[in-house]
Amino acid sequence: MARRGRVQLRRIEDKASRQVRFSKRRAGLFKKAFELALLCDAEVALLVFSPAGKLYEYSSSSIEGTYDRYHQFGGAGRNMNEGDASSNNDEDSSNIQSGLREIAAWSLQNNADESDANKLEKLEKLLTDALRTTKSKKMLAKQNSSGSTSGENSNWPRAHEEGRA
Amino acid sequence: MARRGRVQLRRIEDKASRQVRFSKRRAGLFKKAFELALLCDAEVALLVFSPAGKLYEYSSSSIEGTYDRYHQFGGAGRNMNEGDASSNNDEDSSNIQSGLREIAAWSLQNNADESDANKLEKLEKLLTDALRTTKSKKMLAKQNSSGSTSGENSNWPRAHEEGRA
DNA sequence: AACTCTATTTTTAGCGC
DNA sequence: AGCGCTAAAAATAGAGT
Repeated sequence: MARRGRVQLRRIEDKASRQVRFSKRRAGLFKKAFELALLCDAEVALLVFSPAGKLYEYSSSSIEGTYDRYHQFGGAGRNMNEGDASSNNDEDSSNIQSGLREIAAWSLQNNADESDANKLEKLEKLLTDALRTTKSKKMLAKQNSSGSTSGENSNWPRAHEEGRA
Repeated sequence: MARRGRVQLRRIEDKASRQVRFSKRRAGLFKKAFELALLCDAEVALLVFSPAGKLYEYSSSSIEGTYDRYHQFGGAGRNMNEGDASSNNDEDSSNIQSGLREIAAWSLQNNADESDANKLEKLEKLLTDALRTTKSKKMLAKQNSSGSTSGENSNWPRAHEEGRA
C-alpha cells in the first residue's frame, strides 16, 4: 500500500504498528460497510473486536435483527415476510429516514466543519420536522433481543439463496 | 471512483447498476474485513443481505461466537436509550463533527422511525448548536487554520472498553 | 495517541466481452 | 451473472508534527 514495499498479508508483529493499522483499517472498513448499505440498499451488520478487546459495531438496521435473519436462513432456510426494517409503509417515517440518511451521508462525505452552512440549515429543518413527527407518534420504542445458539462457523463469504433473485 | 463524475453517496436508483455495484463492493468489503482480521489480529463478524435477499457472511472465528461475545459485552447496542443521557457525556456541542457523526451512526443503527423521541430531541439540539457554530465559523475564518486542539472523540462505530489497551 | 502529508497501492465505475 | 480493462478516486503505510 505505501511507500516502502507492499504490505504482506500476515499478522503485523509490531504491536504499536498493529494498533495504528487497526485504527486506520477499522475506519476504512466501517466506511465501506456503511457505503454498501446505503448505495446498494443492503442490510449489513458488522462486529469487530480489537485485539485489545474493544468492541466496534455497525448495522444498517440492527445487529439483533440482522442476526435473527441470519439464523432463520441457516436454521431453516426459510423466512417469513414479517416486518422488514426497511419497509416504508409510512410516509412520515420514510421521510425521516431518508433525511437522516442524507445527514449521515453528508457528514461522512464532507467533514462538516465550516463547509456549508446552507446545507446544514436545510438539514436542520429536516431534523426539526422529523422531530415533530416523531413526537406525535411517541412510544413504540421497542427493542427486541434474541437468544443466541452456538453452532456452525463459516469462513469465506458464503452466499445463500433466499427467494427469487 | 471512476470515469465520469464522482459517485454520490446515496442509494443507486438504477436497479441493474445497483446490483453490479453491490457485487463489486461486497467483494471489496469482505476482503477488507478479512485483511483487518488477519493483519491486526481482530475478531470480525460480518453479515450482509443483498437487496435481492442473498446472504453473505464472513467471520474470523464464528458468527455465533462473536455475536455471543457482543451480547456479553452488555448488550452493547442497548445502552443508549432515554433516561440516562449516557451517550453524550461530552456535551460539547461545539464539536460539530462528532455531533453529526453521532447522528449518522444513530440514524443508521436505529431506523429512526418512531423509535425514540427523546434521543431525537437531543440530536436536534445538537444539530442546532452545530449550525450556530458553523455559521459563526464561516464568517470568521474560512481558513483551515484549524487550531483544533480538541480533536479527540471521533470514532464512528461505538467503542466499548473491555480489557486494557 | 490523534492529526497531517504524500507517495503508492488498492478499489472501483463504467465499458466491452 | 462473471471477467478483463482503464482511468479516476479512495484508502493507506510510513513518517513527521
